[in-house]
Amino acid sequence: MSSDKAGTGNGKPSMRDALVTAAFRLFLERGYEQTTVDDIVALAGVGRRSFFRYFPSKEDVVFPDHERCLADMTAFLAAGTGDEEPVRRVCDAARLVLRMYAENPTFSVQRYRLTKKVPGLRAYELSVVWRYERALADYLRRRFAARRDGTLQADVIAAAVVAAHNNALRSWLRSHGQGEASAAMDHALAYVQSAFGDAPAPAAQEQPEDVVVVVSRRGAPLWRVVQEIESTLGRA
Amino acid sequence: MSSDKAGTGNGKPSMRDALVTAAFRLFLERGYEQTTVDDIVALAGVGRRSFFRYFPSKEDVVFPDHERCLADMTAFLAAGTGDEEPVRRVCDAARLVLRMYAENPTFSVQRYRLTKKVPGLRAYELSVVWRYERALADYLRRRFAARRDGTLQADVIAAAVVAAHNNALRSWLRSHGQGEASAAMDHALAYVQSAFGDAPAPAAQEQPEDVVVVVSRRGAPLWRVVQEIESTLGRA
DNA sequence: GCCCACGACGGCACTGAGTGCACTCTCGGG
DNA sequence: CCCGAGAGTGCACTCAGTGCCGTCGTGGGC
Repeated sequence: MSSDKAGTGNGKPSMRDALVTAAFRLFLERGYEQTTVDDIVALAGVGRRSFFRYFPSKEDVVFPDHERCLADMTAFLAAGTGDEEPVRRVCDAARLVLRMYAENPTFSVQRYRLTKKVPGLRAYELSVVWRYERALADYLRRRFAARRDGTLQADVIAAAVVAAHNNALRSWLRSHGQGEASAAMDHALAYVQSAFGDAPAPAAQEQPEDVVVVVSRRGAPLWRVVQEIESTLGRA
Repeated sequence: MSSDKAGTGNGKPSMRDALVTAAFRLFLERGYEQTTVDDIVALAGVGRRSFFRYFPSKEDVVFPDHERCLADMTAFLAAGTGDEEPVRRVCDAARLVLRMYAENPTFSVQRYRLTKKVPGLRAYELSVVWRYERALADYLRRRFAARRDGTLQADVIAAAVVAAHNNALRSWLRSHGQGEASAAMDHALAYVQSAFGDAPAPAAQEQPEDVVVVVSRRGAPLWRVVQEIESTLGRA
């Protein structure tokens, strides 16, 4: 437990963290809905009004660092030079979220159990995830401005990236945060990249002869091809 | 205005519809957050307690028919014989939602304006849409049970279908519900079908020989392989 | 050293959503 | 004529969230 993250970047022990700690202790031992804001502030030893100074709602205390993570993501997307491969870029942006979860595995797992059980928290998490998806989609819309169905492709790809990310993240959270999450994440995001295949080419200085491909029928779906490749390469 | 839909299927003038009508009149003329439940029940001429008999929350009155539509969708998905093409099936299921919106264009447009302006309603709509997405994903998970990354593919495809659907639906709603919505919907869903192309055209059960892959060097990075495949297939 | 402004914190009272309970009214059946 | 059930209502209560104001500590200007 304990988020060890200074709320605004300075080095205060910060009452904000005390509220998060108190809240999670109560949420875990008696449930989210059975815990009132008065209980939290009583345990933290602060005034009730101060709670709402730091968290606009009771739900927000469950996601204390998503606001900063969303800012990081938008900054990351805005920092690009503009000639990166767009799909790869949003996949890398999604990895930022995984990294935030991986920084505090036990905290992330506890929160996962909470959101899984409480419908109100699930609904709130959706609105959080939706903002990430919008950030990705807005970036792709800018990059795809010249394409024919640019906004459609942007929305669909952003949704696919988020879904793949969530799939890998949840399976990692279900396994109590054990093991390396990034491997499954790479696998999941590779599926999306292959489906919407914007040539995943970075700064490549490898010779083209290292790969020889023969495809017998051009009508085959791309995911089938990738599946075949992966089994040929001996991957899971 | 007026939802003309009998709440439970029988022919009552039903107090439920009166509440929806009264609520939307007030929402449109003075805003959602400026309207209290007491205002609604006063206009409808019923007791306050009766409102919560029909709608578990104030937000629910904005989406009076989604519960039934979700039931229709799950029934549609369960009604299949099991040999339909899965991606096409979920696309058809998504079209059911569009049909519900198209049945009451003016009502749908009014609701769209509301949800666009009020953050609380946007968040609630997300949880509604999420349930559709889960229904589609669960169906695909069953159909993809034998595949290697079945649940991953199911989640990603479901998200992509919902995103494409929402993209087409929103552009139709933005244009005041004019024109034929199904054409844009077909176009959007065709994009998803082509990306995850489970046989876009016929009901062909693919033989494994449709893909033959030869890789000359096993150390090659996956993106190089995909790049080669794409150029071989003649894609962008 | 003194004072004042400012910002963080706390207390209080209020609105409004949502709930549990008990009551009435109506209707259909024995 | 009575009775039981279900729909609707009124009432009182909890709790999230807000506006307002008072308090306290701190730091800077004089």
